[in-house]
Amino acid sequence: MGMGSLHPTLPLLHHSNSSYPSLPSHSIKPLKTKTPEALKKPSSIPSTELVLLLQSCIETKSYQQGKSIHSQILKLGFERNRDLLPKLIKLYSVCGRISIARNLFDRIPNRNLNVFVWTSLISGYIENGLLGNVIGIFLEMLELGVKPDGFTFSSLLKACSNLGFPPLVTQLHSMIVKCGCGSFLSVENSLIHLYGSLCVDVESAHRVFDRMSCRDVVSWTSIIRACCSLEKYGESMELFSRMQFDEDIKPNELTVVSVLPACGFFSSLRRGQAFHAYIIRNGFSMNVIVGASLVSMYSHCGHPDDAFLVFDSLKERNIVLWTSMIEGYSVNGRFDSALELFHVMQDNGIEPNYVTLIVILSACSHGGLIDDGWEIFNSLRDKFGIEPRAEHYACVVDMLGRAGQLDEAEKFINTMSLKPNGSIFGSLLGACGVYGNVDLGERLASRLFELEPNNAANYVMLSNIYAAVERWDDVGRMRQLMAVKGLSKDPGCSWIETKNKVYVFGAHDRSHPESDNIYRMLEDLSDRIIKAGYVPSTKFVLRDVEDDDKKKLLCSHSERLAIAFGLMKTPSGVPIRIAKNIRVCGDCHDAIKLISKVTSRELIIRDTIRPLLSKELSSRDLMFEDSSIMKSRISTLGNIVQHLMGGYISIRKQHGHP
DNA sequence: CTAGGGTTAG
Repeated sequence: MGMGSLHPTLPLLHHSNSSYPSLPSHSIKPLKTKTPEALKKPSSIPSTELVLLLQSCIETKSYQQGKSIHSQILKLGFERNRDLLPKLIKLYSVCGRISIARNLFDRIPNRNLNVFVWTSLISGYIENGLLGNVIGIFLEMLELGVKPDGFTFSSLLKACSNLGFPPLVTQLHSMIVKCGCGSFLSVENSLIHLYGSLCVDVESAHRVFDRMSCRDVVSWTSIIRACCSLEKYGESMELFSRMQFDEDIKPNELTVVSVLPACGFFSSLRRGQAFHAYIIRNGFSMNVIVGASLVSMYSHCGHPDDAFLVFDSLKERNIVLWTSMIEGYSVNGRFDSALELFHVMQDNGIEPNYVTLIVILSACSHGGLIDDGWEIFNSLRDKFGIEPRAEHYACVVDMLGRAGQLDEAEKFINTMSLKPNGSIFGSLLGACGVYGNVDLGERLASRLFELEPNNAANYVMLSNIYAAVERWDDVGRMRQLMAVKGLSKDPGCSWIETKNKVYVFGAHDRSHPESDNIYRMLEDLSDRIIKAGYVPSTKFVLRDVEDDDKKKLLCSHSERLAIAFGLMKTPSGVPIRIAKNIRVCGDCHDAIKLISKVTSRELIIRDTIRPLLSKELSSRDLMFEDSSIMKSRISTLGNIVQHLMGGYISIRKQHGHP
């Protein structure tokens, strides 16, 4: 009974000579892999080493070696062995020979008794990208009365994420519960992941997470990711610390990558740097994935040069990394650098993907590089082989809108080959506000109200257009319409990070203990910028109040409170960095430029349209397990005057120096 | 036989 015919490069067998299934266990030489279960089932013991051999073939995807082991198995008469069969199925699957795997499976007698082989087959089909067969096999299995176990559901859920069909997740979930597999760790982890990423349903993800009796680092990473992808950044920060304080689980590389977008969103350089340090201290590999998330974090914190240092230090650069860096330049107002890098990337033999093209078109749009934008858009198909998507069209519409070419933009929408979606109309509606085009605005809005009847932003934008031309009756009508529909817009707020704390201000916020000083500072600034030529542009007030009151309202937009606070709390010469959840209004834009001038301070305002919910801004201390780096706190959001729509006017997105 | 990763217009 030799193993001589096996491939010579295979590890030498720790060979048990007792290949007779019926031999009593005491006559069998001890095996490294022996377990109490194995002793109870003597018939499985001689095959144990074959299982190990097969496993090594599976790991190295060695088809020829695997095949010779298979023939040994046949010679030894083990072809019905319950441990070997699934491994053989797996072997042929990973080697891309799914039909052999299927054949093997079909010849299994009584396969309805063995859920293991069914799961192997299912994961084999998934491995080979044959997702269409998976559900069919699963149904066949159920019909035969085979009861799926946790492993089966793990595999099926993996297929879900590739199939991209959200209802399947809910259906499987109920079946999982019925089958009693609801407490299987990898099933729960998959459900969190799928509810978060595929179903965009953070509540369901949380429900699964909260009910778990035992969570591991994957569970925490999954829920942190779910929160980030659904823009609940404050929550993901909080979860990150809870993971360590409540359950003493150490974050790994993927956990850190998952929480970095939150640092970027809060524009919290300190946190981002702390995570960067954590990555280095723990010796996590600096690969393209970690690199791209760091590049993105530094860029969103307003530090494109640090982003470039990370980018530059990486030897391997894939399309995502290049795209992150291009976007990094773009959001920081370095449009020429973005365009340059876009070309350098291609010179390096990397072809842009559709995301890269969204990013570069957006750069052209924000940078007013209309000729470049058109050139790129017109060569999407021929030069880059990219079928234009709605996002690409939206960038062009945005580009024309920002440049004031509203009629061209409308013409473009009417002639595009894709059915325009809400964001395409929405982008142009914003531009109508900037350029005071009520007619086009109304036309676009009416189509938008049909498409997205519950999107508050659309009502707000139309209302802003009316306000800009002082049609207060219409403004009131819009507000009423929103009230009837029960819609409200997220309140605007700005925040500044100093001395390890994040201070958040709402518009006209007086909740800060030093509020009086802040408002005194604002008055002083007002006087100084008026002397420097500032004329308040009251059309951004968007409410029908007396002119004097309008000026006051403008002065206390949240970003100005944050700037005043920053001027009070930081030494002169230190740049002040503010982030805002919604866009900076045109008047504040003018004022901020002058504040920068009269105070000789560099002011860096990062605005965004991403929504930020006020309740997210309460977070406990964020500390690392060695707690050497930081103790920071996000303070709670102060009172916000909800009905003021300050800051929702669409202006050119300002990054970098205002 | 099992789970989690980076870039995305308004």
